[in-house]
Amino acid sequence: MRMTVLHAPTLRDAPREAEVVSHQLLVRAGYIRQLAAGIYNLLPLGLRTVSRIARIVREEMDGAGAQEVLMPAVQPAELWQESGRWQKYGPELLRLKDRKGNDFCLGPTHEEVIVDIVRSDIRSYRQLPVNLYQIQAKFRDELRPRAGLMRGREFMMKDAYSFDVDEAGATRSYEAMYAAYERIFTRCGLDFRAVEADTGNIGGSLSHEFQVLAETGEDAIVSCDSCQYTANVELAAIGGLPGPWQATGATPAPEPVSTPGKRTIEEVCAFLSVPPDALVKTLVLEVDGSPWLALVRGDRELNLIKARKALGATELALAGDELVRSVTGAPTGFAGPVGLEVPVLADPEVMAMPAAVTGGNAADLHLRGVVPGVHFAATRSVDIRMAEDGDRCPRCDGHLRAFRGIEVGHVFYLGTRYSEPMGCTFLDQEGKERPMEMGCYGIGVTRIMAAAIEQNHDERGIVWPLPLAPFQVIVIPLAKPEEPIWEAAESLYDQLRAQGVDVVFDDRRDRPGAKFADADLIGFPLQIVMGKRTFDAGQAELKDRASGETTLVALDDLAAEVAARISAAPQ
RNA sequence: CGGGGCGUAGCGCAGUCUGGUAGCGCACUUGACUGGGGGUCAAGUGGUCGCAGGUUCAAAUCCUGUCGCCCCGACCA
Repeated sequence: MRMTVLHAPTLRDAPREAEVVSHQLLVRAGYIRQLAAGIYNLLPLGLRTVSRIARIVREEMDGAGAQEVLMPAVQPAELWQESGRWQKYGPELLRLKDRKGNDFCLGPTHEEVIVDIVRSDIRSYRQLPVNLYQIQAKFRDELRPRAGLMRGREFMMKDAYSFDVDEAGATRSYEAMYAAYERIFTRCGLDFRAVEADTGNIGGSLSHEFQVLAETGEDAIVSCDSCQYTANVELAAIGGLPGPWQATGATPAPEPVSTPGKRTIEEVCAFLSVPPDALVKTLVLEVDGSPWLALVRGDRELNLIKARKALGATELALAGDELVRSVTGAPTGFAGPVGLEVPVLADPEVMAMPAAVTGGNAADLHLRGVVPGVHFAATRSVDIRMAEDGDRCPRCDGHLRAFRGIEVGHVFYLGTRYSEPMGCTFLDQEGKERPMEMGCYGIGVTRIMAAAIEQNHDERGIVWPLPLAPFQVIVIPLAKPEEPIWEAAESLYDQLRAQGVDVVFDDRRDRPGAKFADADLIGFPLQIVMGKRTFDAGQAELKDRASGETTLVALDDLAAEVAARISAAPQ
């Protein structure tokens, strides 16, 4: 491809709305352009990169025994009503009507459609297992799309669905996908972790997210520094939980203290000159319609997902101001567990406190010297706080380290969540009808492109892992078209193309600086510069974008050297 | 959905408070010089100032409405 032909509109300045580095660089380097909030055009460079990722995904999926299909983006409401998700999914599901007034939606995922495919034609255990996947645009009407391709509304996703006769088979399918995912992300040159994840309201027992480690990631994850335990903080358990404090001797009644207008932990701490870990944070929860108190130490954060699991609840949310007032008799900011007839869910750390400051359940009032277990009792005492850097590992004696990650893949063991209500069944060896055991496996293909940049860039631009680069090589002649240098560069370009190398020839009449700047911005992994300095000695410069190292190579050896570098890189 | 911000040339911005010829940098076009990290000089092209209504002799600027975009939070996985 000649640079004068390639539609790669580079910009010196990033548009104002681009904040995260991957978004800025993708726009500046001419890979993408925004069409609407969370909706992007992929320009030639962007599409080439996405195609590279898709190729790797296909090879590994096919290798793991999955078969590619392509399902429609527009799906009829009936299927979603069968699974119950037409009601449940909420506004993220973009619904539309056709000219006859029938309801449809733009697929945010394809469980319903795949189940329909499989139940239509698979009847016997002899036809199982089967694993079907597609690479296709998904649409989710996100409340707030953000960060360019990292959280768009329309995006490319690989989604695979496995169907097995029993749990053992489904587990094998799950493990095969897990292994394929590790190969995919490794081949993409990403630094990633597989982490234990929340299964959300999809249910099921097994779920792993594949997280690319990056400061700008949306997800917080913790990883043990001595064993393999890695989990999303949403469900990360905490080890070494303390036992309850055993009060000895007399425990005087709590002392009321006036705290006018001091609602937050910081305000109360400053006012009473006590550290945050001497406070109990009391949160009013609405749990399946009834109120609960949740207690964590003042320096900790409540984990709503852990609280929901601890109580086996379906719906659990922080109470609104009104409910807080009716439960505690005080405005928000002054809630406490003492003297209330509401069930209490307390973190073990709270019950281990010898004395604490709590809210006084009256405006401008707190209590000092509250002894957990004496002045109030816990209905349940379980780990409900958010894991933090430095916490003990739940599996060993190690400690948890905090990271941020970008979720690029997710594997779920679904069970019969969809097959059962939608009648996706087969006849087993005894002739008995049974629902299939399902798994689903997603990869954010366009998100990988963004995540790879978050992880691989410098002040000049993108530093692609070679397998993802839209082009592997750029040939930059520093000369005029009629000069011998130009001709030599052009013939090298032809030679590389003939070798099957994806190469760009920078035939623009620009100054060297502009060419170098664009080459680095776009992120060509290998850059060949042919100029007067080296040409007379029969050499050219071969620059490695990632390391910045430049080596002099004899003109005759260039094509072979490039081929060697490409085949040396992981494919 | 709550809070904040922004819509002026392809991109980045000034001008808006205090109404009076729509500007700057980059990019783009032409020419000359130049030629190893975004060059210099000269001459140019390009804008219904997001949209609609109102006030006014006069609106980018004031008023009302509306649409779009971004950020934080909540939400979602």
